[in-house]
Amino acid sequence: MKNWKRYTVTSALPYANGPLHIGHLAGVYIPADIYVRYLRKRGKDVIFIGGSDEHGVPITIKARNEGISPKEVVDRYHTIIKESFEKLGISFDIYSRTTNKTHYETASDFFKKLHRNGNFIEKTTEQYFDTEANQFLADRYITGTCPHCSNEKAYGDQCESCGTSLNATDLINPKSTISGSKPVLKETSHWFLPLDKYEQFLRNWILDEHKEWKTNVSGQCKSWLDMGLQPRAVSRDLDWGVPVPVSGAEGKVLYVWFDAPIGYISATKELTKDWERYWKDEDSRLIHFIGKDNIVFHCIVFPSMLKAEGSFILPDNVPANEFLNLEGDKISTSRNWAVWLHEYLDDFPGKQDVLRYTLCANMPETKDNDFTWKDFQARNNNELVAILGNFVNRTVVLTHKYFEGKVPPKGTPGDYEREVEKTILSLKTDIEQSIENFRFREAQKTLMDIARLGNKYLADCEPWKIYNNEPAKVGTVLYYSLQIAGALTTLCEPFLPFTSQKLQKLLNVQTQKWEEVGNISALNEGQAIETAFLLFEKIEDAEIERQVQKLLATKKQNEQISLPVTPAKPEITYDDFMKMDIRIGTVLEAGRVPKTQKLLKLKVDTGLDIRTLISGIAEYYTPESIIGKQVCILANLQPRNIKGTESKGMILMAEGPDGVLKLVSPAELSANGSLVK
RNA sequence: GGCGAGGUAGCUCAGCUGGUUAGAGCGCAUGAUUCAUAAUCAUGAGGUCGACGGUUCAAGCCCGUCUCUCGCUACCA
Repeated sequence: MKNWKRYTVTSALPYANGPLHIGHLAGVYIPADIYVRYLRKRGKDVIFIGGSDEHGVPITIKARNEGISPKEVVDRYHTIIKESFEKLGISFDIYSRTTNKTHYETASDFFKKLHRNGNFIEKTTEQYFDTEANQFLADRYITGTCPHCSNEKAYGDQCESCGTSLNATDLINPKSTISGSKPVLKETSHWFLPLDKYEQFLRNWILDEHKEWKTNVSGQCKSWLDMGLQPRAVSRDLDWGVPVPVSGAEGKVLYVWFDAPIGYISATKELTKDWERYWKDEDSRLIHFIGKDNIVFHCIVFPSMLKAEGSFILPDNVPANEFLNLEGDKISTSRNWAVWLHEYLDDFPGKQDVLRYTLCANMPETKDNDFTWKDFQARNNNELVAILGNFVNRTVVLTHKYFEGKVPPKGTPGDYEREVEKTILSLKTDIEQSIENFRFREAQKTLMDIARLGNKYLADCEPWKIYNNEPAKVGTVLYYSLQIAGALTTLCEPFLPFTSQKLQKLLNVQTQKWEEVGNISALNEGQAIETAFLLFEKIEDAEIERQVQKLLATKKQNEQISLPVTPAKPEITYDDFMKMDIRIGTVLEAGRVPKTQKLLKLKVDTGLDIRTLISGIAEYYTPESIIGKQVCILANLQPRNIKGTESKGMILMAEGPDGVLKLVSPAELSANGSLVK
């Protein structure tokens, strides 16, 4: 095991076009914060880097839609995000943003160096250009008809109706969302990072040299590497972002994926003059906390960039988490299916640690996990209140009852006390092991075991029973109970920083150095402690019910929003219509097309002939269920080769707003070849 | 269709390079207890380890086939 001199810990930069929800917290920031707080307590040299990712097309679109500038958009969300982090105790050493000056310089320099080194390839491609607005159009600025599902509101990069990823040039009837005009293709040149050249290096580095990475992470990387990497554009034609710092690149900015991870470096620069030690010294350990959606960028793309640059260290580990669901459904910003942090903070004031605790206990470390309000309540009432809060409370109350609120003399410890001491130390070691292996759920559970130990110790010794006969023994028992609480004060700090604060106040102590925890000297004999106050309060059913109702209302609202009906198409003439030869036919044979998910191969009697056609309906109809059915066929559609079979014609389907396809059939049995008009 | 991750008690999860009666927390049941926010402590019930087949003296762990969930990817009217 390498002896690291310092730690550079980054957490994914949240995209500044919306507020944060519990998924962000559970996936990235809670584990990162626990890790960092732990390292600090151990006296390690560690910096914790965060910041808002403020470039990219979605932000410019949001700005345009709201009639404000991109800067105003990111200012608004950066503020909200930053405030949520602060209130939840995410202890960044710096929370920066990618729109500040340092970042522009850093990202520019980075690009320039790679450019000088000849690490990029320059390619000229044709892209859509809006002649009215006089600018190139990013994919998201182009809408048109999806060539696959005919959705008329497909974007240039993806059709959200059928989920297909597209190239802008695939769209039928492309339209600029800026001016509404029809864009024209125009040549533009861009720089590409040839990821394929780093494939071998990545393969060795990830799959051979970092076998300790989480299986979900290395598995995902292997999948990407096996598919083969392609050169990736690092620039875009856009006016929002870091300008490409070479001559002849006017109107071009760095692609957001290129500029965002450099944000980690820029933020470090802002934090300390000594930044290079954290990024270039082989004794520095770089750790990226991210969600699984970011694996490819942090394990493939960014390392390739760093490798190309040459002077930087590479991440030693990328402990990516899976996703958190909410009450059984995917968290979704557009459907408002989320618990927003700023709302939580309003609804549950002073309960930051309850959320931190619940999210840590349910952290999606190995697979997607589910957050439910019922579980939130149970964790609070049955664990934080009943085990941790209760142990501390009974200890403090007993101390006041028998010793006037002063730490009693240690007296003569017996076997039990020695056992308690040993157990605390061993649990502490377990916590260390778990955290260092990024097993935060396990670490937190072990933390609670210490409170459990305290409860059991009290129950076994029964100081309230023996006080009349053995007051000195009671002193010893409470002395040890208080020391357990003292140990908890420090050990809980990474997980429950606000509770640690409360404990310090209650016990009238400071946290110890991590190394000293468990040495039964957190509190001194005779020292006064505060009168008891509660660390945690029970959460009543009514409060939970309110939150559940809130979500139910959202769900109801979502259901009522009828999915948008595709808007009317432009008027056509009767002649246009008559060009189409639509006929009734009968399906004679049907079978799946091998190696596809959606395709059926059909043999149909059209009256004119018996022909073969391919139809993408396998998700809705089995071959058996469609044989013998009468269908409508567009018979004079240009044949097309699909998966090695010539498809002559198209079966007409009714597509619901949800994308579900249904056969269109004549209401009564009709002769094959009947004309539909 | 290809690739990746996952499917272990009601819930959330552990199970190391295969080895005695498969573990923990929460929940549940019973008992004890009253210092404590009806909190705590003890005991217990509860699992054909997704399904089937195979390798082995021995499989939750290895191999094969299938199935379900999530993600990436391909194809797609």
